[in-house]
Amino acid sequence: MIEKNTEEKIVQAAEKVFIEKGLAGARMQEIADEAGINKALLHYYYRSKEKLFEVVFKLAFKSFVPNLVKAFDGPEDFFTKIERFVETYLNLIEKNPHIPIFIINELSKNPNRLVSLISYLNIDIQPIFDVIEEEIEKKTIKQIEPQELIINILSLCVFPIVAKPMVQTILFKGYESEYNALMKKRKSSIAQFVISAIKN
Amino acid sequence: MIEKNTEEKIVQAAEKVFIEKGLAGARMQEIADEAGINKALLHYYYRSKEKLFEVVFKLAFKSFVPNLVKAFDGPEDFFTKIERFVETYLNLIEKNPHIPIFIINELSKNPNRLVSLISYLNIDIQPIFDVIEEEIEKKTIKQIEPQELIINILSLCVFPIVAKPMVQTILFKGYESEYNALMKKRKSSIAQFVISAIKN
DNA sequence: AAATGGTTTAACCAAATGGTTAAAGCGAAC
DNA sequence: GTTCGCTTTAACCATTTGGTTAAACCATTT
Repeated sequence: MIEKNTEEKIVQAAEKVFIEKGLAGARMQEIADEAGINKALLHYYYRSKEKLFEVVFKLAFKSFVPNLVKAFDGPEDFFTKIERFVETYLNLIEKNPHIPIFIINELSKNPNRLVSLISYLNIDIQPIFDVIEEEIEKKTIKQIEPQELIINILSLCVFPIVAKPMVQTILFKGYESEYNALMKKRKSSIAQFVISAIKN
Repeated sequence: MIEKNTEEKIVQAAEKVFIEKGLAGARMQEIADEAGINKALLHYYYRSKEKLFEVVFKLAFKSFVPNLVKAFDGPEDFFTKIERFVETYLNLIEKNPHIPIFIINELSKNPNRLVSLISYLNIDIQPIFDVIEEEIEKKTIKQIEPQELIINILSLCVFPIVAKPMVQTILFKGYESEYNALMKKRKSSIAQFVISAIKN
């Protein structure tokens, strides 16, 4: 175990606690304990809970949303792009399964957090819109609003992960192995589903 | 304004506050204020925050999940069933847009809540599985695991609502009217998307 | 009209919580 | 080795929070 510096330890501990418990449910004492430091030291580095939370939220958001845009460019065939995007994104979520719901939930409780983030990250999805519209013009895919296609792909990727407890319990009688098996299969089947839906 | 009895007022106030703020973010004092009563009276009716929360959570869950199953039986054609299901479900969500994320979030923080609920509600999705498998045998739709089809339909319905702030901000430059327009359109387009994807 | 019993309230309590203070540690510069 | 300045800690503080208590209220019964 390498000794990390205090600031690093704090951010990592804060990520763990905030993502697990949310802003309202997290406790500064728990973050301090998790980081192996004094609560006063925590406040020495980050003046308030809100400030520390903003750092964690920004990191979580950055790790998910901009990658989403990048995963969609590249030189390949449009359908291959969709396949690659789904696989890349599902792998990303698999590694951090609690981040999507963390972002969604905190944003639903305070949508204002977005305004400062978007201007700072300046996300440009126009290129993705262009690619989709091009395919529609080429008649390789059916007429669909670019936004709607993106929403559909994201829905299919993200929802089954954030709703895992319900899906696993109700649809798989509680068996995690069966849930996991389907999730593995979906790395390819989501793209096939989408392609079947839009192919001309 | 009709005078409701105290218990009713409490549950309604608790629903509002818990669904808006979550278990950790809600305050018993706020619920009492919202109900127009004393905090001691709140504890007179519901011994603890957790007990009151369980009542609210059960109500929210009941209003969503069992209706989901019911919305899928009926005598019509399978594709019509999908169309009707999506429209029914989207209308339900439209009326209570914060409930899905409330359920998803509280369940992700404490999946244990489900075990007591499922035995009490005894939800049986087998009929839906049967209908889907029948269609596959009749070759009206492509081979797909029933669970996966259900997940796909639910994903397309629920995700855009729970992720509204992100979708609206990133995909629609913040314009709620454009977001709303797409959501309205989706009451029919989701079903078309799904049908195109599975039709043989 | 007095007793009864469920309902409602003001006042209170202990624990938890975010945050502060003042002093102690401690490595680098002189 | 003493000073300087950043880092770390123990002790502390004010407020918030879930929950309790004892008394007041009030409609019904007798």
